[in-house]
Amino acid sequence: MATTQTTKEKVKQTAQKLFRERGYAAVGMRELAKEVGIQAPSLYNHYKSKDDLLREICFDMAQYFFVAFDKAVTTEEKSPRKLKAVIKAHISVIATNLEASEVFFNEWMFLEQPHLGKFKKLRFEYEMKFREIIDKGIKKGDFKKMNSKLIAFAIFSALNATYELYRSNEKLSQEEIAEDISDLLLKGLKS
Amino acid sequence: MATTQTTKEKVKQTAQKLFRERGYAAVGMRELAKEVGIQAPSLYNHYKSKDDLLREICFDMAQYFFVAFDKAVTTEEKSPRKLKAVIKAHISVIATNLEASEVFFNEWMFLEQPHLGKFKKLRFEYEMKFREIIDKGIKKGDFKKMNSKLIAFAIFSALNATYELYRSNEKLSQEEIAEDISDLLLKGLKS
DNA sequence: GCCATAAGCTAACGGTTGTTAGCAAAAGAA
DNA sequence: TTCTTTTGCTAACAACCGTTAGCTTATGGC
Repeated sequence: MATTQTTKEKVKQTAQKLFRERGYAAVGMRELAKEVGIQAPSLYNHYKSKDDLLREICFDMAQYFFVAFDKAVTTEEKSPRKLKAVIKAHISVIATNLEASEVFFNEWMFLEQPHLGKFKKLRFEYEMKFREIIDKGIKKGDFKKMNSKLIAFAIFSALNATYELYRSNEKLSQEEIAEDISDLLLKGLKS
Repeated sequence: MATTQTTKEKVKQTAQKLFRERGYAAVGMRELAKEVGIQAPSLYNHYKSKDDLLREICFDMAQYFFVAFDKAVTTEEKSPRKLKAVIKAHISVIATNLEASEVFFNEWMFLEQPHLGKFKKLRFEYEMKFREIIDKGIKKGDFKKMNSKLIAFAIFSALNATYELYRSNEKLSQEEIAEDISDLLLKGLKS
């Protein structure tokens, strides 16, 4: 990076890395501090608490997802293309925030109240935005008549695990992943 | 339950419940013991360590998946039906071991060596069994020519998240879930 | 130069962690 | 019965937890 990094940024980035690698509960403040290159109490000059750190990571990610979705949803009209657009947007957010994404997906449960409740609400709203596209597509006849909750859920599962793909040996481009997964979901595996 | 439960069984079951609810690292031995109704040191009459408990939960589940797969894979011949059969088997294992499944999927990373390595190897082997069915299906022309690694991965993601469905409000039967998900994956969403 | 703020440090707090030692009671086998 | 094994208990250890207090040093604005 050409841009120099503030200590606060370094703390956040290091926390993302460690929380992802070993889980929020298993990472201590002293360990985090050591990785950053400062002493543990100095962390509190930048974040109020360990939970505060997790909160920032998770809610920043939530915002990225919402912004990307809203931007994508307006670009297309027909249901299949619209769905493909938001799938691409979703995958793109994951790809550009790989470590934070994993924290977002796997460690949010360690958020304390009231942030935990707020987070769940946001997540539900986001899922409903996806589901709405599917429901409208079914109503318009663009999609088969299926249990939309179940389908939306399956799509989500596939998308939210894409971060694992980026970590695998084979180098797959973001385009390739988005293209193949939306193809699979729209047209199916059968020839 | 009509069958009386040994203390060891109760420890395991309670551990599954707590590990799932709050994560392996966040659950203490004293808390686990309290839930079981004994003192913390008494746990060590049944399990050598906290890791030992996690190990048993994870490796038992691994075995269930392997057994169910091998049983299912022989029942069908044609690729799409074979894939559907193993999908059903996989979902069935999850459905009958709901809490242990979540621990299996989300907490395995806390296994210590050498069990962690062994676990990863088992998981990879299992994924390859799935992928093999897909590859053969592609070769025989039953499936579209697609990036099989990516596809196998997407299928897995959808399957492995089904435990969330059972926890949702709407009551969905195992049959319904297996049927709809394999339909989606085989035929796609598009009408 | 002066002052305020930011950002680091050491020492230490009360509490919790997984685990062991050592002992007692219960259960089962002979 | 007597012996062994199992299963429980209390007490405790060393290590670690997130966090605070209080102090020093560097930084940036005026």
